[in-house]
Amino acid sequence: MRKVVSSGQPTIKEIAKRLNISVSTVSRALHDHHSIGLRTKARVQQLAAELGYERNQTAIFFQQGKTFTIGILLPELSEAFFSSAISGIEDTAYSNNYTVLLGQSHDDEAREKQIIQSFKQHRVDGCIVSIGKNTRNYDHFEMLRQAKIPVVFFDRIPDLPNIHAVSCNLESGTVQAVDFLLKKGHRCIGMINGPEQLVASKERAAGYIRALGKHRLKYDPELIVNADLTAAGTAAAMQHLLKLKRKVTAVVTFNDYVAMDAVQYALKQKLEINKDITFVSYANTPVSSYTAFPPAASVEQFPYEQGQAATNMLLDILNGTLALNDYQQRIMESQLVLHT
Amino acid sequence: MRKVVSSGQPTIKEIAKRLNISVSTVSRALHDHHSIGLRTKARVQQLAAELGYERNQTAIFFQQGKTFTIGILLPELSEAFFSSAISGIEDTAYSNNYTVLLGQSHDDEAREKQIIQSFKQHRVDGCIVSIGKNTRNYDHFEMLRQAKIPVVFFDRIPDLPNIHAVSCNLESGTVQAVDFLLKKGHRCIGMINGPEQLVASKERAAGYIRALGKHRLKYDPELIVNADLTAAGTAAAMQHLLKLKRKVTAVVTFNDYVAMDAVQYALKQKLEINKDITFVSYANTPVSSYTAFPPAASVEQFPYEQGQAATNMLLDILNGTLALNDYQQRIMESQLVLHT
DNA sequence: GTTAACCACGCAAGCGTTTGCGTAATTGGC
DNA sequence: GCCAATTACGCAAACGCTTGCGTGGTTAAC
Repeated sequence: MRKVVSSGQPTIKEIAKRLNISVSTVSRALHDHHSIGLRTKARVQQLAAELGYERNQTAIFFQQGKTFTIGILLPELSEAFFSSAISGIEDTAYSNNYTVLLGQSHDDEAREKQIIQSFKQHRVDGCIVSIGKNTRNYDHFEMLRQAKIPVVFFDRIPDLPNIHAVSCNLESGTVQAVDFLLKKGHRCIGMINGPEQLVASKERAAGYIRALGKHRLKYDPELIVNADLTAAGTAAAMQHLLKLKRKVTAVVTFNDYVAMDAVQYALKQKLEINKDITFVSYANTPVSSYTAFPPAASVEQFPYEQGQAATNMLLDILNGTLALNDYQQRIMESQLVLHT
Repeated sequence: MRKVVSSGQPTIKEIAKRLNISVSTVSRALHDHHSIGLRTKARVQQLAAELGYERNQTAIFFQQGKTFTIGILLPELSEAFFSSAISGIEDTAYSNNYTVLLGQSHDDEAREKQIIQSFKQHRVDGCIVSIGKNTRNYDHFEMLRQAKIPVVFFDRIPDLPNIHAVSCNLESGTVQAVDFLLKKGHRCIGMINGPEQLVASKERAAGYIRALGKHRLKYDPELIVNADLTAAGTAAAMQHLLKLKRKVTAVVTFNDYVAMDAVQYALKQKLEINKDITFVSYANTPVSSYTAFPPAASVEQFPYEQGQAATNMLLDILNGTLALNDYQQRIMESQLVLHT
């Protein structure tokens, strides 16, 4: 047999040999099993300490068919919103003795599929995922379902039946945002929304429409424009809004980055921020308060807490507290925060 | 024997039984081994596809004593600098078929030690770590060294001999920064530095002193103050600098967050930014350009590229291209970027 | 004194995969 | 037609650990 490179790490076999007892006794002694004599336990535990013994987790993972690992797949790790979420996920996973495998899709569907594949091969116990902007096909998640690997979707959740999900109630947050603008006297409010297929976009639009309804105002579809979240797309959207006959005096933007791009565009058009035009956004950067022209208000989405909630839901499934097919959608409340 | 919950995943044993051949043949067929007949190969591969066979990585990890996993330990996942770095690390790990285990220390030494322990138990092939602000004891890294688990330190590197490390040449960047201020006519330049024991702090101080030396100016130790990077600490540091007899007209701050805190303090003292006082900082947030009072210039540290470089160095060690005891310090050039 | 209970430990299987070696059967060279 | 090389596969061990079951030996109960 090929002599595998021994990492030098002592094994229970080693301990057993040195103490002239069987490996099973060593194993049980280390687990404080009741059927092992106190003397033996002590001897084993002392020798283990001396040798610096450490259980080989890979062996246990393999033997138990469980890895105490969760895969987390996000579109972009460097975005503030997601990195806060990761922080929340890692914190609660850590305190439950789980570790975190990481992958970023860069909004690329093929890469998303590959990472899910890799997670599956790594036999993760479960996944937390926020899908990419361009993902249209959900076969990879169907695979996970068949493999009985639980998935909790989070923030960017796909439009699928029977899923576990944690997200923010953007509809109500949007209602608050539009309410705020209406109360400040704005009557022609534009919205730069995200890609149409995202639930997040649908919710924003729904909130917008509901807020108008509450105030018995009629809704003009021209005022909501779906953009692609790039600077160019935002500029195009702004151009569209500013060309309309009714003068747009306020804009709700999909997120802070879009807001900042929109502000740039408005400034180029010689518009005065907060006078000619007011912006309200959805918070996803911690430094927006330091920004030159911050949005007048923004809808806080609590990414850290969302990450915690998603992880807790996943852990509940893994513990058996929550049944795998008891699909839950945890919807957290968003909150409008004024900056002026 | 206890019947382990079969995940329903097909194994090579399954395939072997169905085809009436041995598992070794199946294994070799799936690896395209030359000693397997074409017909057999085809039959195996087809059945594997039909059954949706997927190798059990945990078994392979265990058997090979290698996990194709690297642990990455950072102080704070939600900080822009680190999340960019993660992005770089994940990208290059991914394209080399490695996956990433994540941990954040929150600058807590005990937690840092626990995470390293967990990484070790998970039998990661190597680690990339940026140490916490408060870490004084390096026993956990000594453990890794003894276990022959390679570690590449990155950005916040400990003051230890014989380590692999990737960092930015903050000294030269600082020279550029101070040069820039001197050329703009500033003669009394303060520096809000980080905790003394950090190499990053020492480099900044050294650069500051070297720049003054280049211009034949004498160095006043009062002008460099070590702070703890909190808002309160920064305020105290600013207070100290502004109380000095010689009027400080420019300040080099440890990072953008410190800069923003310092700006806040200066504003409270009714100072006019970029007139009464000018700030230069070290870039670690992508949105500093949107900030109301951005630093006049900042030293870019290229976190994404640093992450890539650290990962590449680690992979070189794992591949055997670079010897484990051939300690390398890769120092990347920082670059002063003007914002005005 | 017999039975039952319990204590302390060993045996061995099994998790899924890889791989060195052994061994038939086939082929080719002369 | 004989030996060697090649082809095509099987055997079994090994990775480290857990755990159901078996087995002596001691103690307690009636």
